[in-house]
Amino acid sequence: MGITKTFGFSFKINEMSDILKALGNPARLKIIQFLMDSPSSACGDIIEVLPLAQSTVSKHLSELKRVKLIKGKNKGNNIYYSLNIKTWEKVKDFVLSEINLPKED
Amino acid sequence: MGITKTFGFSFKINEMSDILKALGNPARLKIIQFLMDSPSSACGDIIEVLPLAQSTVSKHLSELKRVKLIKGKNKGNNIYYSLNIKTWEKVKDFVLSEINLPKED
DNA sequence: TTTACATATCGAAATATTACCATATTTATA
DNA sequence: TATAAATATGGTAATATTTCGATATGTAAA
Repeated sequence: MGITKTFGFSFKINEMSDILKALGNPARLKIIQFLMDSPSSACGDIIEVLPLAQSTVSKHLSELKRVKLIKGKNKGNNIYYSLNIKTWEKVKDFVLSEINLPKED
Repeated sequence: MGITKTFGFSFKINEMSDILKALGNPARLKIIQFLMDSPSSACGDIIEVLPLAQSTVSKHLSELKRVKLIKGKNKGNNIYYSLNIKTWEKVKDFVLSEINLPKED
């Protein structure tokens, strides 16, 4: 079908998997990594470091914005993107909260 | 196209995004969460907690196995799945390593 | 207000993903 | 070996994703 079932899962699971899905793409993950190193980068600078067409990058930025992993701010002729700390913290908390790691066998 | 470009991205980015993509699905994320709480669970028990057909769950388990987030061990008539700590640590390290968080503006 | 530049959106093609049912395979036990 | 139970695989339909080129939109400066 191609459609992901969300019924029957908790809000938290659905929300977090949506964010992780956004991170689960080389281009989008590289954008995130780039913004970690170069906070508040112009859209054009992001496009430059990716091996993709401008329109493709734009869509990836939209997707990251949709899940609130990044936010854009207009400044002159450009849009400067930066991470949305809150959402990144949410990811970090989720990954860290799962501490009941089973013993290796 | 539907095809994700991997050429032009580092191995680490491609590897990590592959893992995160696997996590980016409610069913698969719930499986991971379930295995955190109930380490080493029989496949049947996992199927029980998901609102999906057995064959669908089986495919999700395969995907998680493919990216080495889980591993299965035959025991009698069942297969017991557990987390692959190494891979989970890799995810944790990745998320935590990105510490150069930009200031909120 | 035109021009130039930066970014977003549209439209379309190729491929990927998710889901299900039906069936196959595997493994242990009778 | 036959049976039953557990899990995996094949086939297929519906939908989603990724990508690109072309074009639209927005924004600042001339």
